[in-house]
Amino acid sequence: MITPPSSLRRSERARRATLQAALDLCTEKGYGRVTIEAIAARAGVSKKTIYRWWPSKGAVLLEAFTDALVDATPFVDTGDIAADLRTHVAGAVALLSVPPFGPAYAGILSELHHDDVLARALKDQLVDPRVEEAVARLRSAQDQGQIPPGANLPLAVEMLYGPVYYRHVLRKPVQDEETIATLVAHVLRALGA
Amino acid sequence: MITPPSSLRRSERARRATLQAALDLCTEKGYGRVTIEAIAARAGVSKKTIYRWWPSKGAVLLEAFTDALVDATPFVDTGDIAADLRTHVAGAVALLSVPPFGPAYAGILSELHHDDVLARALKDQLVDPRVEEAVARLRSAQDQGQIPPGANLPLAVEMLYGPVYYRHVLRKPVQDEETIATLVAHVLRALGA
Amino acid sequence: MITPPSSLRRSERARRATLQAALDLCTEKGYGRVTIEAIAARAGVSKKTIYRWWPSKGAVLLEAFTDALVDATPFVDTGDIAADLRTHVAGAVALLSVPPFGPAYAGILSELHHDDVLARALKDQLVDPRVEEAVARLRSAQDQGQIPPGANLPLAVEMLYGPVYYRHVLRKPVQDEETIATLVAHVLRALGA
Amino acid sequence: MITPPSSLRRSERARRATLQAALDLCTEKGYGRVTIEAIAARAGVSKKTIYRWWPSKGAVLLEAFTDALVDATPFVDTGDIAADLRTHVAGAVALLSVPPFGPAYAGILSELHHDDVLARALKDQLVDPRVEEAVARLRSAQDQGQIPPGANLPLAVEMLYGPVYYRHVLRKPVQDEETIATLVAHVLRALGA
DNA sequence: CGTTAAGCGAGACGGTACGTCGCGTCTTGCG
DNA sequence: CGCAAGACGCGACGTACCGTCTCGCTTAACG
Repeated sequence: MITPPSSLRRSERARRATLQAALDLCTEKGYGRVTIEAIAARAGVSKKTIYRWWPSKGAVLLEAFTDALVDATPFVDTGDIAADLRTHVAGAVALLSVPPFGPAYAGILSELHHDDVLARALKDQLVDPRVEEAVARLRSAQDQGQIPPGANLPLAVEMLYGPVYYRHVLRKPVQDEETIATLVAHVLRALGA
Repeated sequence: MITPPSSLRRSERARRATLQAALDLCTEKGYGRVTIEAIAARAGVSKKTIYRWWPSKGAVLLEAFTDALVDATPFVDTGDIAADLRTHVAGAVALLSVPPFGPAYAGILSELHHDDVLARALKDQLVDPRVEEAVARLRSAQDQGQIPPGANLPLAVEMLYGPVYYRHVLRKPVQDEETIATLVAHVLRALGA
Repeated sequence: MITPPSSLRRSERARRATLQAALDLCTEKGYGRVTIEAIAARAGVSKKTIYRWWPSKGAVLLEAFTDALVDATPFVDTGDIAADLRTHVAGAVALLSVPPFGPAYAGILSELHHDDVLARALKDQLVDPRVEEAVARLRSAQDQGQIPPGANLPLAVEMLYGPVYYRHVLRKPVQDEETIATLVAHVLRALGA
Repeated sequence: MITPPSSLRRSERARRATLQAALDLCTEKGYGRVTIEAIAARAGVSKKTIYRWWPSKGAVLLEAFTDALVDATPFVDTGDIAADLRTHVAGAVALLSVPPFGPAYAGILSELHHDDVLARALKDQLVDPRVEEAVARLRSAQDQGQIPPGANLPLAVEMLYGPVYYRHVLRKPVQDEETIATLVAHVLRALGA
């Protein structure tokens, strides 16, 4: 992902094996103990091949995480903005609750401050698109009169995701359904809904 | 900090030099490139001495960070809950905006998922006390009728801090004063104030 | 050389480019830093093509060296055995004194102990024929009465070439004309001439 | 050897284990298949430790070889120069005939052309001192009238050692006692003895 | 008021992983 | 089908830090 040099005759087998091995090792030993060396050995792939296609282990796991996330938390519009936000946040929370995705994502976040390439990739491939989707869903609710016209929608998204990130990085127990419902209700109320 | 063995004949010089060297290196190279080896060399201290008093580089930087944070963001009660929350969040945001504290804290957070000792220390020494203080301040406002009786105060704290952590770990530009004001207003409105 | 598989549709361009690139690299970086990879890149030839026609980089350079050596040190018979030996040894010494041939030959020698194929090729294509020629020339002198009948001619050849190899392998400065003359005189005297 | 940085608190155990492991591996797999990696593993020593004290595997084996050679081929003076030379050359030849010393020395020689440090070390520690000794023994014979006054003694040494090196690098079978005797006789006759 | 045990600097040590290089094999597509 | 291009599995390279371990030396506490 990030910056595939040519992709012309890349081995799909090697790619799949690498991503799977990375996730498996993340489950077994935790992100911090995953090494490129071990991924290569587990996947039956050479280190050179990994370095050819990914700049770091963070990039490998970001790709694996993204692949898994794509269809795990779709954005739907049932017409009920509160219900849809609950569904969406619950989906993200659920994904972060299970290995290897919770640890993997925490690990990726942990690299951001000393890996500009990874930070850029995360922003472009994961964060920005999803924020965009969330804002779009809120705007749709706004059009339907469920949210006042002048509401600060991006801030609302941060108020929704913020506590999720806060608890995830601080390793606090993940929110239950009821807390999520309360959170969504609070945010909507904060918007003046 | 964390677990000083005896402290009886501990060299204060070595302690100070270590913490300072750690912060300096964090400024110069970023948390990820700080190593115990480099801290020792910079501080003119032996690695053995560092390992005697701290279990990891994260612990060193947590102590340095805590020392610096203690008097940087006091909790005051002027009677105006909105103003007080703005002041408090602005203080935290300001601290996270400048090296070495922003990078240092991000680095510490990045270790939590594979360093239980550090996670515990952070929770006990930094996070819980400060959440406690914030909740206390909100309760005081509640007593004065500025916030409805049944409000979920801990969730409010998460809604305040959440976006700060969210932006910090994702390396988004830190909030300006106006955004902070809006955030505080939204949270208070969410509480029904 | 060594073992060309079929030669039916072999590209002469690729062969020449490979040998020339190998010699050039040998001059520029020294034998030890020549790699098949670099030869291929320099020659604009694929690695596969090199491996198709030569078993190792030593074999490539042996072929290049042999090609160059063929007409560089002819064996003549002027009737004066001392003069002819001087001419011959001086020719070999001169060739070993200049890049890329000196380094190339030293490099080839360095592979012999772990490359049986190359050792065999060197013996069959280079060493044995030349020793044969040298012995023949000595025998001719013997027939003319310049050397006693019972003399150990093969040992004489070794006493001639031995010091040349000795100095070449140990990287001692190559013999000058006078030393060569003395050497030849000593060897002839040793034979009882 | 070569250039020990400080030697202050060097582990003798690590040094011995390294040299022994290097020799053992040389016997088992041949010089070309000995790697620093394998020496370290075999010796129970870290690669760092090897690199701390030796610049290359050639240097390791040179030290091991030198240690072994020191007392294996002493230079004696029985008064009979021919006998002493025979003894001495036979000693060297014998040492080169058995693993790991033959292969080890061939391997060391093979590195000389692309390893200036090693070449220097070999010259200073091994070759020059031994040539010195040989010349000294010849000079002693000269003093006793066994060799004419004007004889070129250093050339004589090369004529003695030359064929040994010649056969060793070309992997020809090592000389037997009779050939050595003939060689010595020839060289002495060449000197005018 | 020594003595003595600690904390200390220095840095060697056995390890693990790094990211790179070159090997020799292979696959693909062009001429 | 030979060839260029170059991805691949493999394995060694030499380096960086890890956390542990002596070493002597200072230095403060207590006998």
